[in-house]
Order: sequence, then C-alpha cells, then structure tokens
Amino acid sequence: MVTKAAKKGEIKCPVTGMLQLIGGKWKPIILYCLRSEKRRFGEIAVRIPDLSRKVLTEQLKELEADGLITRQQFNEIPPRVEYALTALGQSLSPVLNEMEKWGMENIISKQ
Amino acid sequence: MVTKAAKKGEIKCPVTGMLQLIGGKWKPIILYCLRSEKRRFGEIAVRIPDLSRKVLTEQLKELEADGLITRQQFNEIPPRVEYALTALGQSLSPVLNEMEKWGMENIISKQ
DNA sequence: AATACTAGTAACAAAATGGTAACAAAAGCG
DNA sequence: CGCTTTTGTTACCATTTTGTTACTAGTATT
Repeated sequence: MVTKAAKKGEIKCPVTGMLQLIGGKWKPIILYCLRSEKRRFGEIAVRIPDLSRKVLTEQLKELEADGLITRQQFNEIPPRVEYALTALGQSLSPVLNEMEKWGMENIISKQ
Repeated sequence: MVTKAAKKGEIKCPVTGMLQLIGGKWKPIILYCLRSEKRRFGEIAVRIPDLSRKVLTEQLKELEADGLITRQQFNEIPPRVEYALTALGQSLSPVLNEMEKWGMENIISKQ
C-alpha cells in the first residue's frame, strides 16, 4: 500500500518495494530452490520443469543484478555455472518459509 | 520446487501452488491493502496509484474467483462496491507480514 | 445545460513471458 | 579423423500479461 509520502517519492510501500525484486512469475520459486544449497543451472531447471531454460536464464540474471544471488562460472567444457543466495537472498527465508507453510496447509493438504 | 510426485500431478510444490493464486504482479499488494479493512474500489485504486483501474478490475475478479476476497455491490448512485478478505485471504497475513517486514528492513530503511 | 461522482468497459499498445532452434568447444568413440 | 554428447546461453518469433486512453450510466450539484 502506498502512503502520501510514497507519492512524493520519499518512501515506498514495503510490499511494493519487495515485489519489485521478487515480483516476477518465477523468482520466488527460484529463490526457494536455492534456499538451502547452491545449484547448477541444470539442477534448477530440472526442479522447475514448467520454467523454460530461456526464461530461467533471464530471471537468474535479474536476481543477480538485484543482489539476491551470485553466479559462479567455471571455465570448463561442458560449461558449469553455480548459483547461490547472497546474504540478502538468504534474508528472504522468512518470507519463503511462510509461503511454503501456507501452500502446505492450503493447497497440498487439500488435494 | 517440484518433486517427482509433482510431475505425476499428485502434489505440487507449495510455493508454486501459492504463486498460482497470488503470483500476479499486483495481487500481494492488493491483499496487503485489504488486510485490515474492507475497501471500496476507488480506495484501493488511490492506494496503489501505479496500478491501472483496468488491471485492478481484472485482478480483483481473479482474487474473488480464487476465494481470497469478496465483492459486495450496493445498488446506489453513484455505484459503490466493497472488497474484503475472506477467511482464506486472511490466512495469508503471515506471508504479507513477512513481506512487509522484509521490505521495511531492506528497502525502506535504506533510502 | 454543464460538470462531477463512481465503478467499471472497449479498443488499442506495450511489456513480460514462452517455444524452438542454434551456438561453442572439449571429450568419448569407432 | 568424423560423429555424437554435453551445458549454459542467445536469436528470432509467438503468445500472454499488463498498461493507456477514452468512454459509459444515473444522479446531484453548479
């Protein structure tokens, strides 16, 4: 929600601000996937089968640009790239945990 | 993240499931706006100035169809419509609270 | 008679996301 | 040597989602 101050550009709604970083259609799932371990590109892709590799590449770039994940590239053949959460990315854990919990209670358990 | 069972359609990743309901670009903010009080269409629109009325209309319809909010229409002139969270919508509060908290700590306070 | 008010809607435009195919470049194999 | 496999990324194009602008209706106010 946006306050008067937000209209002046002084501060923003915290939820709005957060959604600018993880508001994409896939970003929360990607971060959730990286929550506990660093993972290679292909590993993430396997775990999110409905996400095309092209879009995954794009989303990872944005997450890296926003400082939520790191990208470590190994100059090997075939190529290897590992993604991991930054401290800022880790700080999202409470949000992701609540999402997971809600999904468990309201979706998974009702199937 | 999606397990083997998810591929068979038996269960889904809780985060994925949740994002199917509130994964839009604006839905979390709309719910956040309705968190504590019922609000008229125009009130929501004023509080989320970057969200066009057309898209707001669409998102509200989807939220209603998904059982997260209710829409109460008063046959008055000029028209009046009030939106409010359902119990299911209320159950999202912990998620929205964590989002708010994260935004406060990581965005608002760093301006 | 002209204007304001509210909750939208229609037509059209832009941005975000998706599908497919292709790339490099070393390694394994016959 | 030619042939295939592997991985992360990209180019080109199609589709879906989100955004802009103008407009409606019935009553009340100016």
